[in-house]
Amino acid sequence: MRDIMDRMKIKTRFAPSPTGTMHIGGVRTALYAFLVARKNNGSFVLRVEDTDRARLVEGAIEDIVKNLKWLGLNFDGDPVIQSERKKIYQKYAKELIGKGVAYEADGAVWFRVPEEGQVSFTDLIGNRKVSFDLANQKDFVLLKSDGFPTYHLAHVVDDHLMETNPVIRGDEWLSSMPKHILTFQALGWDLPQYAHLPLIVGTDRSKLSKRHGAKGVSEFRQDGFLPEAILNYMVLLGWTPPEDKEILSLEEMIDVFNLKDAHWTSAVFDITKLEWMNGEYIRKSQNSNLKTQILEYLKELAGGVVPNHPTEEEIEKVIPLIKERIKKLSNFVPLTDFLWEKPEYDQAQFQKLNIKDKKGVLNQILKQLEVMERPWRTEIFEKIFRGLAQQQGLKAGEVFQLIRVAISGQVITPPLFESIQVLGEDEATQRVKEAINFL
RNA sequence: GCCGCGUUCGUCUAGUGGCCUAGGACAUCGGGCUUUCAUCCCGGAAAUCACGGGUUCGACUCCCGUACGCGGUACCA
Repeated sequence: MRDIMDRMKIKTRFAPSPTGTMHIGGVRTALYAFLVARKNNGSFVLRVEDTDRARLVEGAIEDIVKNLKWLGLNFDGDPVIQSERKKIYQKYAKELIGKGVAYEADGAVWFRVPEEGQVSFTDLIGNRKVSFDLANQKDFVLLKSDGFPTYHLAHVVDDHLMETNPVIRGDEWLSSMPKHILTFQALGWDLPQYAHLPLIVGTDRSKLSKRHGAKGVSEFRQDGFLPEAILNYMVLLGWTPPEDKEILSLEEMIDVFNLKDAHWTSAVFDITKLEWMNGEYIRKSQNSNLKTQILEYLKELAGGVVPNHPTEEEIEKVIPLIKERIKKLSNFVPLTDFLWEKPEYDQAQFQKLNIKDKKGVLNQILKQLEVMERPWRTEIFEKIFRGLAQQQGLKAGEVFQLIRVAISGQVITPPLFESIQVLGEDEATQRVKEAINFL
C-alpha cells in the first residue's frame, strides 16, 4: 500500500452537499483529506455535491467555503460544482446504456447488477479487505428522472475525471462500495484507493447530528472556539500523534500525520475535552494575537460593529488578567463586563460573605480609600486592608472578598487589585459608595 | 429481515504474542499554591482488554462462534 501511495500522485477532495450549514463532523473528513494532500505535496479540492435539487439550501456553499477558510483548510483552485456538470454525467450514463450494463425505466437510468459474483476492495483504513456478494445487491439509479446524477454516478465520474486518489469519505459510504466498484469496472476505469473514515457519534453512539445538540462550525465559532483548537481536537478523533504529543499545530499535523495510522472505530464527540483544548490554545497564544481574536469576536457578536467598550486598549490591559481564566472567547464577556458597566448589585452575592456588619466594614474601607495616596499601589493597598481586617477581627480574605463584591457585584472576578487598576481609583471608590447605599 | 463494519478506564486512546499485576490525555476525587475564580504542581480512584471456545509454553494481541452497537438497505447525500 505504501508503495502504491508513493507512486501515485495524491489528490484529495472534500465533497459536501450544500443541504445546510457545515457540520462539525465534516471538519474531520475535510481535515484528513487536507492533511493527506499537503503531506504528499498533492492537491486538495472542494467539490460541491448539489445534485439533489430539492434539498438545496441557499447560502450553504458560501457557508462551507467561509468555514473552511476560517479553519485554515484552504483548498486548491475553484470548487467543482456538480450541477454544472450535468451533461458529463448524462454522457456516461448513455455510454453505460450502450454497453448494455444500464437501462432506462420510469424516466431514470438504472445500473443492472449481475445476479451473482463478488466484488471486493481493500480499505486504506486498517488495511481491511471488504467483500460483497452481488446476489445481495439490487439495481440502482445512476441518473434520476430530472436528469441529475445520483451520488453513485457522480462520485465515479468525478473522482475518475478529477483523478482523486485516495478517496477519503465517511464510513456511511462503505456499504455503497459494490455500486461504485461495479460502475468503475463498467466504465473500464481503475478503482482509486479508498479510505472510509469511522463515524463521529454522539453520546448515544449514533451518527452525530442535530439531535445530539451537535452544532455547525459557525456555532462553535460563535461560542468562542478557536479554529486551531477545533482542528486539533478533531484530528485526535481517530488518529493518535506519535509520542503522546496531543497539542499540534496544522503544520505539525501535516508533518506527522499518516492515514495508515487512522483508526476504524467510531468516536464519541466530547465537547469537554474540546473546551479544555481551547483553553490550552488561549493560554499559549500571544497576547497580541489574543487581543485581535477577542476584538474580532466581540465585533462579530455585535453584528459586525465595533463596540464602544471594551476598546482595543482596554482589552489589551485585561488580557493578562483573564487569559488563564477563560476556556472560550465567549467567557470574556461575563468575566469582564463589570469593568465597563456598572454592576447590578444582588443581595444574594453579599450574603455569600462571612461578614456580619458589611455596611460598617465597607464604610471603613471607603474611608481608607479616600485617604490612600494616589496612585494606589498594590503593596500599600494590601497592607492597609490586611490591617483593617485584623482590626475588625476578620480574615484578610474576607475583607478583600467584600471589596470584590462591592466593586463588581460578583463573587468571582479576575484578580482584585488589577481589576481596580483597570477601573480607576475614582470609579472604584464610587462603586464602594454605591454598594454602601445598596446595603 | 438482509448486507457490511465495529467492541481496551465515563470519553479519546496506547498496545501488532512474552516489556501489560494494561500506559497517556480529558473528565472526576484528594492535596499543595492562593484575597475569589482560574492557572500551575503533586497524588488517588477508574478498563476481569464484550462474552465463549480454540491455536500457542504463553493472547488485549491470531482463528471461530455468540451477544451487543452502529452504518447501509431511497430517482438523499
